[in-house]
Amino acid sequence: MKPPGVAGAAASLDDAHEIAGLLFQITEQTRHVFESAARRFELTPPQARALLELQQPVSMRFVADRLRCDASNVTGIVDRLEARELVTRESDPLDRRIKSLVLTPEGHRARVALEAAVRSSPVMAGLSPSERRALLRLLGKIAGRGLPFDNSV
Amino acid sequence: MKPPGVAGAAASLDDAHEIAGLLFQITEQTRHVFESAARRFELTPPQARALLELQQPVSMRFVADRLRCDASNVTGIVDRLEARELVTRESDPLDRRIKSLVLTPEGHRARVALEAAVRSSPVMAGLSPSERRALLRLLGKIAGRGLPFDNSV
DNA sequence: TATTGTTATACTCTATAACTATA
DNA sequence: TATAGTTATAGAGTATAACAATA
Repeated sequence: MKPPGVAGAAASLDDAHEIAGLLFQITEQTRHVFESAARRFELTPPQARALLELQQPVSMRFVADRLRCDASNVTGIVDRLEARELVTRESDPLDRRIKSLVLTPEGHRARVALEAAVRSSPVMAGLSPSERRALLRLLGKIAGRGLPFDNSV
Repeated sequence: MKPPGVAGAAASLDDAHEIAGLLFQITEQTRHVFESAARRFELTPPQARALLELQQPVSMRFVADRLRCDASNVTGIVDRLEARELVTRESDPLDRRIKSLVLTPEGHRARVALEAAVRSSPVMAGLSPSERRALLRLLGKIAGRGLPFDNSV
């Protein structure tokens, strides 16, 4: 009933595969950290992700794109954030189809605290300063560019 | 928890902050890759995560612990995997409370293919071989140890 | 008494389709 | 016609509580 070593059989894989496995593992850790942080603010993960997008006022459509979900889902998610008075819907005077999502003062405080909690994940504790700089440089090379993937479907 | 050196402490903390942000960003990418891979096998993410745990026969309880969810949820998730004939529930002769989850031949094929798809994430394309080895070493240091977090609640 | 797994319940997330009001 | 947002619907994930069978 006990699983084998995590990285035990990885020696036969090439570096790219092994890195992918480690990233997946770290992703699981980070996901758990995020869910825990959201729960401390009594938010579900999608609600927390939406809140983090509201540094400036944005449209429902924008949030749906960022959360990679159908626009109809955002209606319910924002309904709940609005019921908790973290967010308000305001009409856009330039295009009356658009509803601009604006943080309340309480929503702003929650967003800042949530972001701090997410970013303070201690996943990289145990690295020396020079190792951190090296990691920073390497992560910077693989982050921030669009996924070379078919995102349709 | 306190960083050792005094001189480079501030820069090191900034690095930690920035690394946390990059890891979060890469996590989003990896999560999307995983969801896409699961969808290609017509699995939901929890179903795919459960399937990946079944390299050897394990109990419902084990899967619940790995998925970090209540045991009652696993009933439904395994119900659907069983309905698709990817998994069977078998009684454990040593402890008749336990149901051992065993992959069918089709389930085994799906698990292997899913794992290959997950591990072939091209997130690290663009790194040189020496950069990959460096990244591999650094990720290895931060992965694979339990989270220094309070997982309760 | 404690543990394994199930059922019942309620809430949330998700996609699809159909709808409105704007553009 | 196309876009922003909503509603209705259905399937799936999730936690809690209560329960039966077993240890």
